[in-house]
Amino acid sequence: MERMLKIKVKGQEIEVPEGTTLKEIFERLNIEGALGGKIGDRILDLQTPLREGGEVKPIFKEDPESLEILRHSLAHIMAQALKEIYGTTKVHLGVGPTTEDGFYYDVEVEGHRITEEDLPKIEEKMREIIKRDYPILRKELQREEAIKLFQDLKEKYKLDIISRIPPDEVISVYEQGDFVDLCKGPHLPSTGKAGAFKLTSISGAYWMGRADQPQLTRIYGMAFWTDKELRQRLRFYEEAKKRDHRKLGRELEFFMIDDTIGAGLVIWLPRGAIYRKILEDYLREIHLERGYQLVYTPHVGKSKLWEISGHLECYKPNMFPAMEMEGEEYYVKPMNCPFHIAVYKSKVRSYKELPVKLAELGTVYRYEMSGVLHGLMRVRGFTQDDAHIICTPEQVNDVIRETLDLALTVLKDFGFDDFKIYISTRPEDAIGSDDQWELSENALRKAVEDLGYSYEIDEGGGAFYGPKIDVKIKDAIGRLWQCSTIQFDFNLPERFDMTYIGPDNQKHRPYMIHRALLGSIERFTGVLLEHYAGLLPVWLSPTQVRIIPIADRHKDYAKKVYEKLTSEGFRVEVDDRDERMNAKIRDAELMKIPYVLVVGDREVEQDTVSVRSKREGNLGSMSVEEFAQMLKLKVERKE
RNA sequence: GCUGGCGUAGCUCAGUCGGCAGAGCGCGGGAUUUGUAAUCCCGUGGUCGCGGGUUCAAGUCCCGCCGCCAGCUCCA
Repeated sequence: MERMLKIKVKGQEIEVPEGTTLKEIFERLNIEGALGGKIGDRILDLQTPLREGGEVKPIFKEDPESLEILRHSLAHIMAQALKEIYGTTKVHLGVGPTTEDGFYYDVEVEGHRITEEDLPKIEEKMREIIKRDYPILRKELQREEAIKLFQDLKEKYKLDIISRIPPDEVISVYEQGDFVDLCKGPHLPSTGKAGAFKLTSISGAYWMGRADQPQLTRIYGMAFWTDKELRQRLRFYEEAKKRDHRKLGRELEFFMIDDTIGAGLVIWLPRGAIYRKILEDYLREIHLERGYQLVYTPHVGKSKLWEISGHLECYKPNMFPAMEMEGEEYYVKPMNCPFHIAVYKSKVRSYKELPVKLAELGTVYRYEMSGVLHGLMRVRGFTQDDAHIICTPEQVNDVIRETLDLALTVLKDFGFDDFKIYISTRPEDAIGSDDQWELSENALRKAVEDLGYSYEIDEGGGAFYGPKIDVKIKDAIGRLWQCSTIQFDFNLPERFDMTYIGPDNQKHRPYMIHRALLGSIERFTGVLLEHYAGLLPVWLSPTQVRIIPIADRHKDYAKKVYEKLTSEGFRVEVDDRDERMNAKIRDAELMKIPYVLVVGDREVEQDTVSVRSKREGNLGSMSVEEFAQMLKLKVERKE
């Protein structure tokens, strides 16, 4: 007897035999224009036979999920185009999934190296295939049939995939014209339904993402339903390019990276250094306010230290190699923890002084493969706003809440208020007791809930030594950046035999929490520059005010204004070059200086300044006092 | 590290078929004294990433290396 499935669509409930497709169901219910449907979190196209019942949400073009279907099909259309151009059995297909704004396909083309120059040709062929409007047909095959089919097509990678498909799972292929591909779907009903696309780039990608496997050519495409959306996305990339912190960093004279000094090693130029000083002063201040103690620790430590900490066992590939001196090996620190632990252990600790919160802007060095280095975002030497909190089990809840609160406060002060919070829980091969994990994971959850934020759980995504919270911030153009991390560590307190004396006069093992708020100062600076497109809030600007005397005779007055503002603690410059006012204004604009004060005959006579704001344009004349007052307010409010 | 692309003045870039290395900005000097995004003139600036090869002749063609960029992998 046929099994019946209960299906619920838009409030209507019907029963259909197993194997019915969404196409049949939508027809029966008079739902028109749907491209597929969502059951649970699976997106199905119209022709996939249903195996399970449940609530079906029809997917129309307007739904974001429909792009998934479009992009899948475009990946196939690209694969077909490649086969038509280079020969059916010469092109070996890898995987062709969808991405955030399009799709890619990993391919190997025998006897031809695909370059960017081939892309227009491939695009053209794709348009042709779309025009031919082939129906896209789903077929389910027996394993043997499938193997035979892909053997004939010389699809070695597809055969590899088939060998990984569990025996009880259906093997499906999609056909369009004479092209056939192993695929779960979902797909459009026909190639003619495809929308706007553009092939964007090529890169290498290992089969199965493993370096010991052959490397295929990955061809990226971007795809949307309409040209307008596609163009919008392309504009987004242009915008991102304009905001590139490497470009801004050079233009604004913030930093440089020099071959002769070393890849991934950042030189902070004077303008960047003054910004960094402001940022560091702010960080130290807020840490002191929140009960942290500041420490300074060395940049290197003997190998014994890293043996105890376990870094030489687990982290060595990421460490700079050892230096030898007086028969001892030293390592440059990749992390600050062992040093902070030494501070903790410098005296016997009573429960009465916990939690101990040790903070340091600690500069660490990590070996990163040359290919991953990227401006300030990914470097080999960087400074963390690092701290370690050592507390009793009873204090864990409060400590986590206050730490998360501090993290979010700091991020908000820099102008970020859109967060995504992730909690990572116990993985398979974890150390520590069930009690420890439970207490800690609950504390993390509770802290986020108490502060009124939502979060996602990365089940099993924690480190072996403890669960963690990660905070990602959303920047001005919607990109997410990981910054804060709050991480339990059940490992190091054991390894270093950290203790405190409890009320029972016995030694107890404390909880230890690593945390960084901005993460790395270098990386955060990169994010900040891109977020603000170089125009930092006034409190962080290297130069807050530039005074422009119109002619030589106004220089003395400019100097007077300069001294007045400087004495009030502002960062001011006078542009006394022998240049025209317009040129000076232009240069100030290009350096993204927030306030320009023009002084000429009128200002000298009336004892005023003419204020031009980078953000708001010409604000007209006001007295120096008025201007200073306004500026002071902006700095205080961190605008 | 791997795949692909790219390396020409401090910066942005042009350089044809192998035939005398260029422009703008910057920098130096001079003139100009200016009202909200580029004043004019003169000058300066190069081991064409590095090393080999082919050639009468290489920025240009070939090989190796280095660096950068986009990805893969990894991550703050």
